[in-house]
Amino acid sequence: MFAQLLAQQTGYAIEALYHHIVQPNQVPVNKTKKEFTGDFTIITFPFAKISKKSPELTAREIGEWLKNALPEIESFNVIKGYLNIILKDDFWMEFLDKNYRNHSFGLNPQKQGQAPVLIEFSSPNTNKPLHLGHIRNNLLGHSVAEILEATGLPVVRVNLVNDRGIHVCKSMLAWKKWSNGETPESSGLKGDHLVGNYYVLFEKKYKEEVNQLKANGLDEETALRTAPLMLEAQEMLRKWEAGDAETHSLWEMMNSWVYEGFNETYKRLGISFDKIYYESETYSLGKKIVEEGFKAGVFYQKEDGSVWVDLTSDNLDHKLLLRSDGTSVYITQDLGCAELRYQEFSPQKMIYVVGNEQNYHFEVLKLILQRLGRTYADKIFHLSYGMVDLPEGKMKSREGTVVDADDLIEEIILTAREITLELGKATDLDEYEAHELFSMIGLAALKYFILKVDPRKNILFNPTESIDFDGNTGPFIQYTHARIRSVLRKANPWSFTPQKNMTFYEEEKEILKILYDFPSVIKQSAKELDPSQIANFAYELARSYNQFYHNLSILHEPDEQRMLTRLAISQFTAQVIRISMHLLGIDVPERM
RNA sequence: GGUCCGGUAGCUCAGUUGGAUAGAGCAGCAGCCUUCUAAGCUGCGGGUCGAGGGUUCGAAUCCCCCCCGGAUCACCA
Repeated sequence: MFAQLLAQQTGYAIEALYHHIVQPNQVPVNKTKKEFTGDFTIITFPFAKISKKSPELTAREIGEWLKNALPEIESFNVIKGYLNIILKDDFWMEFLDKNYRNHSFGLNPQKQGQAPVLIEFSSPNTNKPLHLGHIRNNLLGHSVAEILEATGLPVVRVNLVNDRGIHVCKSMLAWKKWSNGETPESSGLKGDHLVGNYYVLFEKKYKEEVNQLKANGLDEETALRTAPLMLEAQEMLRKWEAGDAETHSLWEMMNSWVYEGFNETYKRLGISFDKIYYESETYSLGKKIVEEGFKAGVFYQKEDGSVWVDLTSDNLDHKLLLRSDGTSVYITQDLGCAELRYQEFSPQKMIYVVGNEQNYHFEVLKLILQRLGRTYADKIFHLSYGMVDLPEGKMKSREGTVVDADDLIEEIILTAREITLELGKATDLDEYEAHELFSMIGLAALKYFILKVDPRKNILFNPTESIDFDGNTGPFIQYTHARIRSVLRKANPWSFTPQKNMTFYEEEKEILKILYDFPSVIKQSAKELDPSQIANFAYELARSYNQFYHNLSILHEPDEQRMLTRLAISQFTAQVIRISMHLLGIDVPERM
């Protein structure tokens, strides 16, 4: 990249001019701000001390030196200590020529012989359908995986399904008691929604019992613990862990309903996995690890039989690893799962895409694995993302304020349909094509809305204001792509040859400068596991293209060479929009 | 209370390792379709970057302290 070259050469300049060694990473090189003339800006304030001259004079001397050293430099100007470098248009012309047909600009081929990066995301529970929080998780995981792959890393996408545990027993118990044998077929309900209904029913009946017990004079804590429904659910979990046949067949049947439902949602979101782990297959390995740690004296047992780890020396608390009745808890199976994946894939890194409400859990997980002497403990990275909040605050499944994933997807596609038809578009499409388009646009609105925000930050989702289709949105970027494709369709067969000494218009050069940045944007967002940087890039690019499109004509440009140059810029832009949106898991249409 | 994360325009968000006069979108107002797609483009208004101190040529960015919001500290997951 030219910025690196500039930094390095500036180092040489300072050495030659002032006899002082400066490392390239000590030289601040930025893109020149729009208000000023130039392509790159070198900040020379830090070197004024070395040169013992004013910042202006230092900048001018370095500028002269660079201009002689680098033939790409056309000229430079100095304002205060800022040295603005202007490159020759031939430099940009060559960049355009080299890349405008490249279908994988910015993408690196997979490097051979590298250990994979394993990324876990989605991780649903089988007691209720997916909601908006899961959507964020799925989109983030998918996009980060794509971005890492774009840098040439082999990636393994895994899903860890929480298919067992007390919460699953709750919906099973409620179904057993009150369903009269209801199935997805008999009710016409999506399987995950049907099971979710029984989970909600359990909570409702349980609450009634607790209230009754409290009315009879029990305190809240005792009531919660001793309500018959809770005791029954716990008994069911014990039976399950003991391998009881009847419990297992009910469990398998209900889970199969849920999986069918989940798969449908994943498909609509365009998400897939290389490997699915089930907690039911990892928890016993977890138990073994706990046993191992107990024997090694890393864990201890209380009188009631429960097993704990003392983390107070690391400023944390005591943490339960096995209940007194011997059943396992969340972290037990996570220990087993980490072990299993490490054995299976020997990854260089294990990324867990999990909400920030579980920061403590992952801190504990890593610590425990370290104490057990597992070297892979340090390969674990918790990609901790913020919550999706509603205007009233956090989504609460028990209070029914959860935004359901399937409902939301359906609504956003309906909105896309309304807007598209209102604009008088898609009239020549058949029913299938039209639906594909509405779906593509609606999902883009939803996905972009979520991914454009820094993963660490909470997102505020206001259902009544819903999601925009104008401005900094997915559909705007899609629209820009469709616009370009339309121009390219109308152009006669063309071929572009780079022109020497052509002067670019500002609008043309601006796009080229943005495109030039794309490879480093991918690199940066991969480093920080942050898709929002790609999203912001795509928006900047689309915005600049629209200005270009508005101010200059392409097909009506009388100068043929200039027209061809603009076609090349257009094709290049469409290509990079497509690639960057793909990294976000968003498709772009040929027309809209 | 301990730990962690956040606070930038009315709202939603950008702001690379400290760099020029802190930027977009939405909402509001005013313009631009006989010309390549108006889901677009242009203009206007809108800011004590939570408060205060420090570090230095320079701080939204780094350090300290306080205020506010959130998460978490379960025999839930």
